[in-house]
Amino acid sequence: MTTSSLLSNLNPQQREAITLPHQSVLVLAGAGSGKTRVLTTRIVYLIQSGQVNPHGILAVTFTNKAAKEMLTRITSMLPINPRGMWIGTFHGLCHRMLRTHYQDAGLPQAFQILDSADQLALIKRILKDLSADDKKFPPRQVQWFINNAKESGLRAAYVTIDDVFSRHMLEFYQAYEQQCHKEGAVDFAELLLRCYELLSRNEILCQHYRERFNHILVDEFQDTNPLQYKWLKLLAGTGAKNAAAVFVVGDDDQSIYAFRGAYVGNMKDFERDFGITKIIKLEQNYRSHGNILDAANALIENNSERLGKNLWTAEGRGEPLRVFNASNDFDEAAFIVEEVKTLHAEGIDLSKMALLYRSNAQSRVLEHSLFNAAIPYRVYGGMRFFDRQEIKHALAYLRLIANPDDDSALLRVINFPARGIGSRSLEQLQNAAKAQGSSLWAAALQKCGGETAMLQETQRPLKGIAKFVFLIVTMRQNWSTLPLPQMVEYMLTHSELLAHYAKERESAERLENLNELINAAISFVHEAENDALAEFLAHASLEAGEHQAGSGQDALQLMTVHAAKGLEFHTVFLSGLEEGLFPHENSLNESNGVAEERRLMYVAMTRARRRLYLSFTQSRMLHGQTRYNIASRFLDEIPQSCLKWLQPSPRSMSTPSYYSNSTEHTATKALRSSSSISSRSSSNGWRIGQIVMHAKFGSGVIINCEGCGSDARVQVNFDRVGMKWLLLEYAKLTTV
DNA sequence: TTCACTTGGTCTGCA
DNA sequence: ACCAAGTGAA
Repeated sequence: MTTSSLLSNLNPQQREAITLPHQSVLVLAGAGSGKTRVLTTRIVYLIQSGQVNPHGILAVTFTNKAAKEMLTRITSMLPINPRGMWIGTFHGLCHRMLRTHYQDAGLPQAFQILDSADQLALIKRILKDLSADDKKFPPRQVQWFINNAKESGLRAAYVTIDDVFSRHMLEFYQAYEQQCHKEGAVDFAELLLRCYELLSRNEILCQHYRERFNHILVDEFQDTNPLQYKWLKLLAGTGAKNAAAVFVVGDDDQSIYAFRGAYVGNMKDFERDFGITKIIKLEQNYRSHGNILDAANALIENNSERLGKNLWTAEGRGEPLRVFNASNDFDEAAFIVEEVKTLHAEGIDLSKMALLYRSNAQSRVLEHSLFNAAIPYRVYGGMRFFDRQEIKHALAYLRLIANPDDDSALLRVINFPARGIGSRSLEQLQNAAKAQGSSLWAAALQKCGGETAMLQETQRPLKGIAKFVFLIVTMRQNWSTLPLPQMVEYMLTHSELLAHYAKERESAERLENLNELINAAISFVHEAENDALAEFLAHASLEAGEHQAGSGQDALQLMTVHAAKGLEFHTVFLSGLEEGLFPHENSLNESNGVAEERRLMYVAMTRARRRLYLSFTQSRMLHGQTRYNIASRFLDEIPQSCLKWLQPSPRSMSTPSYYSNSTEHTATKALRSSSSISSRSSSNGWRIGQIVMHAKFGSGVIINCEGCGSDARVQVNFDRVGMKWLLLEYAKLTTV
């Protein structure tokens, strides 16, 4: 590809960003402004114009999906060996450095990566060990404290204590660090912190990488945390004469990861620390039609403290956004199914349609309806392949082969499948290990008279701990001779995991998954270069998402709004637009929580190219009970002129009617006026869920609101007389 | 002492 | 619905 064809069809701002000389720059790129294209084209341009060879490129993304996408695009434009470039996630790149320099980083060669579930389990064990009250110190909160400290670059020794509570937290942090060290375990934040410390301590190593990486490119910069930023700064060598050119692309309106430590302030810091003189704004949107864009722009206007950016499109207004008020979650799903069917019949591929939701729990009902309607679909995220319990068990065995001192792995499978080791035996084992300061494995081995004795063991069948120790010892022995896939198969058979799931009812899927693990190992071996097992385990922790069957088929895309970032679809269904769900109730207590939810909503809306559906329900099963919801405040923030209300039946609340008539919804049955929208919420002072008192009927709970002005009425479930619809003008309700 | 079964509390988002 | 703790039987 020639340079001129490379740069054709670009707008002036895009071209400027791509062809910028060796200097650091901040690119403010709105949704759908061709950000990924700019990033990849810049890399190709730099290589093609001879300014850098592939070795000198370091590109950081947030998801493996994005990294893969970038790599594919680059190799399609440029016939080069992609291995030379370092393209990956922060975690992936740090992991790569740590594996290469494990000794300098003070890690054992077989160090294992803890995902957040592993981390939480370890924290629970430690809290129990310290006999901490888990009511006073919820494990989740301890986990948050530790990760937060690490993501700010703070080791336990540097954490400041200002009260009794944080002194306890610090104590847990220290115990946790110690245990991780003993087990050779590294959590996600630790990957970054370790790597940062490695580079800042080791001048020679740091210089080596600085010499090498001439150009550093960062995608989704608004979602970096303080530690990642420090890491970038260190690697780039700001101020040094061989400093790298750092090209960061970000959009403050799409910052949706504050909950895991992301700090938007990095964008301002970047301007200051890297002496940025040039900010390039990409404001032309090539993705969405006008109505979608106007709606999203109007919504995000409600946030203050924005860097400021105005997205526009050269396309026409397109269709209005379609809003649907379902009576319940089944109704909502049925509506979506009908619309998907219609659109599919009109010739739109299922894979070009996405069904988005705020939280994973919502996918269940949706999946159920799609399944019954025989619509192929694919769920991203949620319960991922490597998160499933049977896979976790299998991986724990593999981890023990790689590193028997991994107490977490040992505890997971020492009695799974059950082999007669209960809490009593375990307690003894733990005491023995504690007394000699060794790992559980060492204690177990000692109890059985050492490795050699175990191998010569002829007394069968073995029971309890001896059986377990024998199993692991033989597996470790075989590992040196068997290739990875055979080893996985051997492990699955001899651990009796397969036998266990084979005899359990309704576990056909689990067996299938275990067999799929063998396939995963087979396809992985081709990629692994040296230590296949360690790399396979790292892959399982770091790239948990991408392994799923049926990816080739044309299927409707289901995912959370978070997972949808960076993607685009012809049609987007955004479901569950209800107060408490979106914005999520937990966000209301967080500082700037609603603003982040709004950005999330903004991300969701801007995924749509042509058609966007917004749906909400009056009632929904959640946490095993029916909840009555009011429409999301975000709906009120979108101009009515962009919306078209679809309505199946005006009073579906009192007579639940499952949406089934496929002709009815395509035509607008009832166009709701803007005044009736606010009547669903609290404009007249009454809220759903509120407890009220009536002169005649006594006390009750408001479960629905409707109408406005003199028509305004509420549905109340009274303690004594049950459900009543009341006109607010006459019923003199009082608060309790 | 272990294991299978029941029960009660919990549930955002993710590399 | 899913997981941890509790309970009774072998």
